[in-house]
Amino acid sequence: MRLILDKSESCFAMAEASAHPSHTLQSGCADCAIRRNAVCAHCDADELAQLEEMKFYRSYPAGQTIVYAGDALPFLASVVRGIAMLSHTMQDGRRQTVGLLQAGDFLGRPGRLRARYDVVAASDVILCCFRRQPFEQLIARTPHLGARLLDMAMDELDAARDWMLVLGRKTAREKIASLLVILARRAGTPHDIDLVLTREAIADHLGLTLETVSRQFSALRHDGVIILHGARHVTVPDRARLIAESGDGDNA
Amino acid sequence: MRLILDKSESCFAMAEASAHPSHTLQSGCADCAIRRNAVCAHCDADELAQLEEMKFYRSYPAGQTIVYAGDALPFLASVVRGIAMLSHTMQDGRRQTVGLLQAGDFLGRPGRLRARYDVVAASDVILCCFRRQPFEQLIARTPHLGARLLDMAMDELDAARDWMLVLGRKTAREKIASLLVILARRAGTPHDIDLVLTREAIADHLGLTLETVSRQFSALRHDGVIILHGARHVTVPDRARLIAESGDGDNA
DNA sequence: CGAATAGTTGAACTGTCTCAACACGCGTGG
DNA sequence: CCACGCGTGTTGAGACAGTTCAACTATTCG
Repeated sequence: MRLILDKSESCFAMAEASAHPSHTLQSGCADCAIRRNAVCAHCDADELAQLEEMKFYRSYPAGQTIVYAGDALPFLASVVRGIAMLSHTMQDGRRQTVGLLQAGDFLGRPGRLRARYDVVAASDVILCCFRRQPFEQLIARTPHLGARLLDMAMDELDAARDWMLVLGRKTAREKIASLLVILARRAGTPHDIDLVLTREAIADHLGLTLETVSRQFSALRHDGVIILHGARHVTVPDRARLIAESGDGDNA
Repeated sequence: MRLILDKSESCFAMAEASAHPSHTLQSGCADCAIRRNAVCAHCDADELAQLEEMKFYRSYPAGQTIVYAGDALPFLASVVRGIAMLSHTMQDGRRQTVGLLQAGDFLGRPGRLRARYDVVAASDVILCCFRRQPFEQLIARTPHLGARLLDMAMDELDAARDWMLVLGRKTAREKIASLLVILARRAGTPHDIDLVLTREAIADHLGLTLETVSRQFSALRHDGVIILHGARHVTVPDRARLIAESGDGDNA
């Protein structure tokens, strides 16, 4: 099992990262960039004030494990910036990433204290964390917060089920194309994708080996479906072509 | 694409099945066998009375499609008996089953009128259906119902993510063993499994071909991990052995 | 500049798929 | 009753997508 090493500045404790709130983020919930996608999207001023009371920021450098499966996750959180990966690891080291959390996505499950999956920062990650107890109490007395969580959970469920088709039935080339389509959609930049993920992380998400991932990137580049600038920046000349390569002809 | 034929008695309309409530089920919510697992688990007598008002039963013979992806699903429902499969189908016919709904499981998403997946009755299925509008209104004014739905959705999400490991990283043999472990757990009979699913349905759920499924059943039988009585009834002499074969050493 | 991490490419190997033949169980109709 | 057809399941042989092992290149960072 590989050792995960910090690659950036100060902190190098394993699960407890630096707790200093990130510079630009001091401003508060009212003008938070991710709010429209996050749990707190529909909260009114009063509710936001309550959230301010119970929240704190944490940041994790790329590569760091935020929490290991089975360990206590002492907070619930929204991803403010970066990508966090949820993954299963089998005893023999086989690993499957089961979710990519991006800006606005919710981490943790109310009522469950321990993490069910490893959570790893794929890039530098900033979390907006809520202390468990007050947050769960707020949910209990604020029905629309529960409704928002339900909606987000069901979106995640749909995404997970869509991904099952990718894992179970698509070829390596289709898998890569599918991932690119999804990342482009989430990023909102249809023709320019900043991968962030390493070849290995992509492989773990797609149920492939990193060598196969690399070969398929080369093949897609060779066929003119994508243009690579370095290993992690992709340009998509023809979005429809990429979608066709992903196997689902109708994927707005 | 294969034609799906009714194999049982009266009804043979495609999506609109017989609407006569099933004989034994007339009795009402109070002594409903699946209630402790269903959405309505924590409802009080008054709420159950409201549910009675908006509910009706439907039954579907094995093999029948309950609703096609993209079509309107005019109700939300609990599975009362049987197994319903949620599945994706690609244009070229590749299919992936993304969920097995069993007794107590919830079908449909509040607020979404159209089915996102094909829903097919794997066995004879009985649904307890709720009319959309009144049910969604009940959720809106009954917070604990929403909480129950959230809890069920998150359980489904965990199950879907667990299944992603099966699809992405496990061998054919491990996949079969994993399915048997899960079915045994759900059925509550650790040593006796009634498969219900055909080899093809199993293949679609595991991301394999039906031939590979058949071969792996034969291999597991040959190695003494399972005993087959006919094609769809399995005896498990040693539960721990089966779990070991499934790849996850610790799977209570 | 040198070491370490990340990515690419090649060649042989292998698990699963594909195509094909055959066996079994069951209901229908001669 | 048996013959037949049909859906379902099993088994075999060859093909192939993706893995494995290995060498090499590119990039980043001290």
